[in-house]
Amino acid sequence: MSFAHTFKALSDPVRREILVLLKRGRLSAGEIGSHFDMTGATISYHLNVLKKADLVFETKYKNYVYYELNVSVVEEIMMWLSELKGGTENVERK
Amino acid sequence: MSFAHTFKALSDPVRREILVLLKRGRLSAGEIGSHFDMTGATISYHLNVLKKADLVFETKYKNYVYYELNVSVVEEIMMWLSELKGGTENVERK
DNA sequence: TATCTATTTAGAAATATTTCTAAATAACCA
DNA sequence: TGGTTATTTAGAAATATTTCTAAATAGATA
Repeated sequence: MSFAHTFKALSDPVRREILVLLKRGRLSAGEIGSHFDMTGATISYHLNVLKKADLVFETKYKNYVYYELNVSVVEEIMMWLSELKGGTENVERK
Repeated sequence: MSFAHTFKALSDPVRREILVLLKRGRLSAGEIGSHFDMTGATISYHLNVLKKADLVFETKYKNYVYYELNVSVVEEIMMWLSELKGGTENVERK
């Protein structure tokens, strides 16, 4: 979506932990929820924030909704941070 | 300080723009403020959030306070994101 | 079809964030 | 010293975020 949304999404510890869980592969909303001491509704809210930020995408199978990490947006933020660190003109060349 | 504070600090567009300004070198609080249509008090608040997140540090000279980007914390977040992307076990080796 | 399971939506309460104005500090200079 | 400039602090108002409970939806199965 936008850097604003992406960084906002990353700014919450629950959402960062969800992303770490998804690092190992896709999980259903319920599986994600079982890692937290929170209602399914709250997890659903956080998943929606991550989805709007394009940090995860969902696929539906039977009556489950599976969430998966979207690596490409993580790469985009890394690019932004890399620019901040030094800009292209400072890339080290040997 | 912590990832929580760092990402929270990065989640605001004004603060991200301040960081981009500081990319070119240190600036006083007033110089930073002149780039925005906001009161000095508001800029001071944002600088304080960035400072608490260790994204900037300040040095005082005369009656000015200069702010400078702290690259090392930017690098730490990039490390976290890099882990998220694939973890050490996935680093490409040729 | 009826009902059970998984998940989301709606709405409300508590808390946090962002911004302002006005006042306080702190250091400079005439 | 007294006044000017740069910046921060305090406190308040507006808005946004996070969480819950209860209800709604959607699909699966008996």
